Amino acid sequence: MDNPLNLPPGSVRSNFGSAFYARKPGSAPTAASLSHALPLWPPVPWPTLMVGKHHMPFPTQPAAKKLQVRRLSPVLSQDLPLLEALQVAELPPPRVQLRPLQQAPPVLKQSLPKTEVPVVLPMRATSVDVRWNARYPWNETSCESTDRTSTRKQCKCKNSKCLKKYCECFASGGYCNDCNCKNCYNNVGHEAARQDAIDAAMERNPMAFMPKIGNIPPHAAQNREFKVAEGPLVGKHMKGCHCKRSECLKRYCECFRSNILCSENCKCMDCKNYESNEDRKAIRRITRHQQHLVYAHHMQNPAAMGITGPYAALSPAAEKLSNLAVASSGRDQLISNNDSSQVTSSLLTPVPREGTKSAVKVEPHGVAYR
DNA sequence: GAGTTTGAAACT
DNA sequence: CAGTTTCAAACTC
Repeated sequence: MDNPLNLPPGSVRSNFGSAFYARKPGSAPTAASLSHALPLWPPVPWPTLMVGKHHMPFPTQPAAKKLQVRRLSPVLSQDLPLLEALQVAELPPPRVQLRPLQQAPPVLKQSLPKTEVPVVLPMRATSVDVRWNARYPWNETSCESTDRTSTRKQCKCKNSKCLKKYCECFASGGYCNDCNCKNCYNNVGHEAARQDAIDAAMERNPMAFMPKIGNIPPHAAQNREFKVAEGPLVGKHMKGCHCKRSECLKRYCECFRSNILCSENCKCMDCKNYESNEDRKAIRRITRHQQHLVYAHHMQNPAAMGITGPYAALSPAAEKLSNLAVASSGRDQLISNNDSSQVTSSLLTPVPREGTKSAVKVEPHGVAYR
């Protein structure tokens, strides 16, 4: 844990990117040579550099312990200052062994809270690393589940053969395993078809298998434009959501689902998923309250703990609540834990279908980005 | 459990 | 790039 950024050369786990280029005779040598020359090639979309809309001063020193990103490339070193990354709470030790993607060591999944704020590690942009899946809730959806306490889901795909990003297993870089899908090709037995699908997805979008959630750049906390993301909800959706009807307060919204605020990347309408919004606070409040209820219930049913996970003994209703709580859990400490009484029924009812809401785009982040 | 709603992904 | 269709998860009843 001393230097999690000092990854060994073999640490890049398989690896849609390599396969992608490997199957393109023309590009493979280029990719290889570039990879050799530029350990960071293709350039990782470092969130610091992607905030094109808002020019910000260069980083000032965060108070927290910092990690230095070593200059590995003489080319990069000419152009970039020594970069600093946010502190990593609990990164696993560097890997020294390649494994199939779906066989992530259970310890990775167990030791990393789903809402942990990730550090953007230097890596090949086209590789899919299980570490992303372990640290990014959005990517942690593979059906593969060696960890019985995992909240991972089993997909139910019917028409996509689990070979498109509609399938969460495929989208997360994992294989289907014990899913409820039909006509599934996302398994070892259909490796060729799977690889073709990966190629196709990456052809459409080279970033297709990169994590959707990036962290706020280190200097962001110094900038008023990012004040909205202060506190527990750190990180932002790299592409941004495009919600129209959910007000970004339901799990349809990728940002809400990942327990992050909508950002300037989003193109959502009537967004309420910003820091100061009362509805968002209320929802977070109730979900935390539910979390406590679930915990209390859980403590009364300890026998269930070791069987199929922490919520195994819950009633369907409680389980539903627990899912909500899990989805909205994390470190939203700004919200009171003991007051769910203010939640209005309107928060739990669907968004009106037509005409009741303005179609005007509302800045999701209040005044912060103006 | 069936039906509806939603928004990402895919397609045109 | 915009509009449309497809898809599967989220949600409601």
